[in-house]
Amino acid sequence: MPAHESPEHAEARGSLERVSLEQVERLRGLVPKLADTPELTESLRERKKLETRKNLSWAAIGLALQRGGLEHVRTEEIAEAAGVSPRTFNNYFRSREEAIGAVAGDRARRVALAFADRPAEEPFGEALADVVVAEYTAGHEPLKAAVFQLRALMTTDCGVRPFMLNAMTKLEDELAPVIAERLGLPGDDLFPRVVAAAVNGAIRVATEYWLREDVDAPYTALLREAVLTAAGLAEQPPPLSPPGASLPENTNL
Amino acid sequence: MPAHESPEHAEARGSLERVSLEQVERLRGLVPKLADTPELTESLRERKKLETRKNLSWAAIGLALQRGGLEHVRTEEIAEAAGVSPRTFNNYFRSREEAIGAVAGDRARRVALAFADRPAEEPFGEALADVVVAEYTAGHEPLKAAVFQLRALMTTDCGVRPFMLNAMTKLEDELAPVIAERLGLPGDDLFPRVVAAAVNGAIRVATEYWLREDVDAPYTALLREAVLTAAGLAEQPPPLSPPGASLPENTNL
DNA sequence: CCGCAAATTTGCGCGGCGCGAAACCTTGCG
DNA sequence: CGCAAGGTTTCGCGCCGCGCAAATTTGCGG
Repeated sequence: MPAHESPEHAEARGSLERVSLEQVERLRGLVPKLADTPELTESLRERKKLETRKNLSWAAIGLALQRGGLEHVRTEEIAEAAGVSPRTFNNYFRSREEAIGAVAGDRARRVALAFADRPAEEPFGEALADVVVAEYTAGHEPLKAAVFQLRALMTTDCGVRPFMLNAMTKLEDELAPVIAERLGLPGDDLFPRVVAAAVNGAIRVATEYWLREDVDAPYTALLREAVLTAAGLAEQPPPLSPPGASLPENTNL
Repeated sequence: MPAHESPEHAEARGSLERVSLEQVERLRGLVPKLADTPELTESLRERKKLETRKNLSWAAIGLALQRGGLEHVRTEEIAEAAGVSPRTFNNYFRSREEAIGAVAGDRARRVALAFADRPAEEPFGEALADVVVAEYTAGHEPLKAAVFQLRALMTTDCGVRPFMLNAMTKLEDELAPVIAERLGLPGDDLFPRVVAAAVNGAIRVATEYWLREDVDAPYTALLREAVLTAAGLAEQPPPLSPPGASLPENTNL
């Protein structure tokens, strides 16, 4: 037996139950159509690009769930399932794992947009928790098993997890400015980013908690509680403001 | 032609400034010797394994900093620099990126241990901030440039970042139980994990903020402020206890 | 001090991935 | 209609991740 990794990594490969393709299709159907995000639906070109991008991501997800692990899926198969050439896959993503992470990034962005639309009078935590719960538990009842497997794939599979975490930080980039405005702070302040990061972490931790074998609490309740807690940060004022400077808005990663 | 020349090609990608090998060595010298963590120093075998593991990690870091990016380093070179065969590298790590992430995981663990040693009378946030600042800014003054480049490599490089984020979550696994005990909560509660995740995010966000071109605030101050803010969560009690309360003593992840 | 069993390293080889380069096709616009 | 810009595909190469089995090192009695 080779030296290999720490104790938990060996276990972390908790094999996924298989999920039918039809369930995956229905899951995918829950994500809002591109028409719902009108901003970048300009040219036909852009739309087709987003379309194949999403096709690739969901092809990867579907195959991974079917076969009980992304490591049993080759990029060639993902490309074929998405109806493009193998080379094209790598025009969009550097790896299979990144392709799966991308859908998490999209979800994060929707959360930020939805939160921005909430009326300012609403309590901060309540509004945020509502938005998060709505996004993360969409179609939860009819497809609970599939949602469970999908979350497990994204946050437990030790190959996917790093890219999942990476994609999730997009939530912070999107959410921090919204929080800053809502709190009347400068957009480049550190404080809103700390709050956004806490919320991001809360979502993840609640999900990991839900996935544990020895716990059975409803996902909705866990998410709500965790997000409410993290959002509590926004109530207390920042300890001090750092000497910051002008902000030329963010670069992507 | 195996041409891996391109000196300014790396620069064009917004990559890292070069750092001398000697600086890397001094940086490495700052991490506590394994004797300081007496728990797993049992057999000679274990010690040698940890030794080569660290050798591999730091070889990867050194080469990446020298060449302005991990993408210009081959695994074979890392192995050679660490004095093992190429095959052995993959006995320890699945990828170069994971090798670099490992040192962050170790650091996270040291933080949790140090925090556990703080007297319970100390204010929660102060104690935690002290520990974090001490760990993350060790040798900061004489080696500021090198520390900066190292942090940039780990949190900005889009190849390394996912694995960095993944390794950093180890802080939560280690810190959550300590927090739980300090707050007198059950070890498997969700609340301490939310707090730990917030702290983890705070450290990361402060570091990213420090790395920005348009900001110059001292790293120490940014870290302290962010951690203090996140630690504020521990002051307010959890909104409610999750319904899935009764749990067997489970461990990590 | 020795030898044996277990643990670790190493050499070898294979399948697949990531990506550069250039040709090919499609879209947008005058 | 035609051309420029941009996306897709084909091809090919270098390297990576890892299974396997032989070689080597370590730990432990005898």
